[in-house]
Amino acid sequence: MTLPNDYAGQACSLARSLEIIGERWTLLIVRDAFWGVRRFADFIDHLQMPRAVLASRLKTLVAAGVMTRVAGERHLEYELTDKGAALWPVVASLMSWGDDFCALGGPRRLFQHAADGGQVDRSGRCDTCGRPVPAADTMLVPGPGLEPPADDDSWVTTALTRPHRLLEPLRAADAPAVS
Amino acid sequence: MTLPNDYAGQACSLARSLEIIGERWTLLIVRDAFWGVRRFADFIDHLQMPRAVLASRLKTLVAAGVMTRVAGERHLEYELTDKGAALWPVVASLMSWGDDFCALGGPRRLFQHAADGGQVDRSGRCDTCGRPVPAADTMLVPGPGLEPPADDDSWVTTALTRPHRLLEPLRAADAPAVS
DNA sequence: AATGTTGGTTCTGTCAATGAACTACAGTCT
DNA sequence: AGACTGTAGTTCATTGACAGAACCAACATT
Repeated sequence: MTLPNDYAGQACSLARSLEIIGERWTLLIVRDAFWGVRRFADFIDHLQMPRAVLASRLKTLVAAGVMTRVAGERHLEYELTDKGAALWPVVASLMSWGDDFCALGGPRRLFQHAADGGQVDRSGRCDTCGRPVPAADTMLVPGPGLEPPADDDSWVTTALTRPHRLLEPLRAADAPAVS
Repeated sequence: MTLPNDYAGQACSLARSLEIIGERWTLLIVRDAFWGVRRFADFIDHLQMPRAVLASRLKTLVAAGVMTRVAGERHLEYELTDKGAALWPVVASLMSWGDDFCALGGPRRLFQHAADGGQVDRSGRCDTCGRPVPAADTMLVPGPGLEPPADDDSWVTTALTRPHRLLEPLRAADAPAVS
């Protein structure tokens, strides 16, 4: 969304949710945060969005309690709060819809239950143990539609061609060496 | 979202989904369509959005195959396609998040499984029969947070204070008479 | 013929997004 | 000390979407 990011007169929970995460770029930032991206510069590298907009969106997300700004060892980090992590079903259902109706080569990402390796189905449950799988117990693994990384991809893109646990910080060392 | 409604360079299914339904107002239009709103004028009445924007969004949604434009008896109707109805988990999970983190008086809407009257839980399953409940089998019922209709509410708002099956056309006759 | 309903389009002012350039500050190298 | 690099932004001009009101065309009713 854009411009006035409020929906005056809409008392619906959906409208209130959209006032927080409905602006352009916001949900992609949240997705990247699930993927393990935490630093300002890495969001910029991976999303290729204007820096001013990222700064503005991070402020909004922090003010809304979706993310927090924490000092890392040698740099700033943004991470999801519990409120932010609770957005996982939203992100997952949107990706699932996109996979079902907009993907050409099959899903680019698949989700597995870290505990038993079962596939996470459309409703967020593990097909092995049958239980709902929270984001923190989910492994992100490459799917059939994921193209191999190109030379000009960011290190984040490259690192994400390997299995990775959601919400765990991604590190540059996770990226396979360029051959 | 806004401005360029594409996310160049983002191949992710989430980004492609957002290119279709991520623009401002779009998801509220889709929500209203689940509620049973079908006519141009009724979307305007209920959403209080600019007519030009509604016209533009409906065009985008029809072009994307999310809604179709059909001739009703004496007027045009817009209704969700199967692709559009598949967005139900997205709408439901966003409302659920809003209810959990942004609602003050509890949820304004609750969902029941039409077949057995069971409550639909956070992951979209009926707590009585345990099965996932598609939108078409869902009854929308007023929740504790729903305020009584005011005199200046649209008839749609008033009609939605009564239980209603999702995707079924709302009719003006569904609105309780003003006392 | 005049009026109302439906489903839009057109117009103008405002304000957000884009993309490039610039800044502030810390730490490191020479 | 001074130069260089990395990090996390801010500032600025341009572009273009949104808001809100007015206008319009087709059709039905009075």
